[in-house]
Amino acid sequence: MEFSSIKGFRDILPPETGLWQGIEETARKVFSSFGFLEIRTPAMEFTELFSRGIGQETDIVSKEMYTLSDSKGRGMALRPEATASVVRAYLQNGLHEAGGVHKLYTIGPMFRHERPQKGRLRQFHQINAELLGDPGPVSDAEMVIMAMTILEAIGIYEVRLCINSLGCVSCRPGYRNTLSGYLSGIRNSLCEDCRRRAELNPLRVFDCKVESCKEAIKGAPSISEHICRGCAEHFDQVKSYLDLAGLAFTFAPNLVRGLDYYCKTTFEIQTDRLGAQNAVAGGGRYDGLVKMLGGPEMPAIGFAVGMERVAALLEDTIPRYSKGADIFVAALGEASKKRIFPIIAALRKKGLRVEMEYGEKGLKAQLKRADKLNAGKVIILGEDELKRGEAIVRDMATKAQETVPLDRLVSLAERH
RNA sequence: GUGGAUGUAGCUCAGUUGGCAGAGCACCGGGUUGUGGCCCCGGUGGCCGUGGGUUCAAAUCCCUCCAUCCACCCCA
Repeated sequence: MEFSSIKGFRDILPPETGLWQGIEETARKVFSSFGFLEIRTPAMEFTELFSRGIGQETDIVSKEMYTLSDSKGRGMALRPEATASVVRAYLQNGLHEAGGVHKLYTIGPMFRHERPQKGRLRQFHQINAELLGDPGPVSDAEMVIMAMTILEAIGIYEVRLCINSLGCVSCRPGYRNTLSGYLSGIRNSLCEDCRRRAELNPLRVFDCKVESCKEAIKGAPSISEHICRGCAEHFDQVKSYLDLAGLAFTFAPNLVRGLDYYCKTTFEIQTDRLGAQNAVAGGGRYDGLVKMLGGPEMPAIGFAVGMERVAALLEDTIPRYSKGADIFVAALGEASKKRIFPIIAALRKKGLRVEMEYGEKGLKAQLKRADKLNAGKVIILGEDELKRGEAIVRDMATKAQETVPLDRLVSLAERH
């Protein structure tokens, strides 16, 4: 084979595309019920937008972006996530000037240059929601509830909702220092990765999978005991609204998300069925981001659902057979084919799914195909029928056949 | 970037101590000259991932590269 797709980029074929259409359609309905409207932003932005928004030291920015330069030497990058783009569009189009709360969603491909594995592609797709202009905590709960509602509506139930609070600008730096101090004290019992984490983003040490590290950090100061009164109250409120919605959740003090801009509420929806990639959806509050990208002080919160991961959880629900044609046209011979061709067009105008044999095949072969296509009715037009100006209409389920004048076929046709 | 596994028909996979390339499904045709599903019979379809090496002989043994998958890292 001369050409193949790029590593980590894949084709989505029928019937899987049917599943994807269903996922998108369902998500749009849920968004609509929460009053979220769609925004579509470009797949490429100036690199600076991401490096400033997501964080220079994050893996996403430091080693996973697809970058190139334009003819003037400006760095551009395929978007590795949606939030920075949405915030940029929000500011550029003056939505913040209009005031009020903006509730936006977007669905589309993201790009990260990572080594592919189960549930992880280089081009992957996210369903993304952003709520800008409200400080919470009710909006925090709304977002979590909406994410769970989408998954449930799609048909995914075996998931775990984990939530945490990372604190805000006034309390997180203090905690970070406290934690750093603790970690340097136990540095010798930490794995190599964690020593690196201790420098870059000490909070990440909490979700290390190495047993010795888990043991070593048991005595570490916890976030929940160090967040400020405001953050603690905010978090309590979020939890109480989740309770009111009847949502079961797990408080996960180790849940530390990788993007720099998160603060206060963070959450992740996890499954055990996707190998090492257990996050189906994740998100959190990012009150500082709008300002960081040149806008006003503006609270916001968002989340993303991984479409490949959702699709993977649903792959055994992919229908094996299409819904079926309404009518299959079996015309025998060229004269019959020409006589029936305009009639086929008229039947389709009525909204019917009409299929036909393109080549020259015997009746047996054509009926076989009609069967494969799960056709409801077959219109049979042979030379004898053609001479009489009639066609045979066969009901595939009952095998009943009737003779119908050709000029009445369209008016008699109905959806089966 | 690091580690492990796997590459044979459109798909899922067999292939023995190295000895003619296989099955099931799918597709096409026949059994029925113009009537589907089930059944029966037949057929199409392969650079055995790539390039080298060993050998009388390689899908099989050795090496190279490539691809895919899984895991680490990180994330949706």
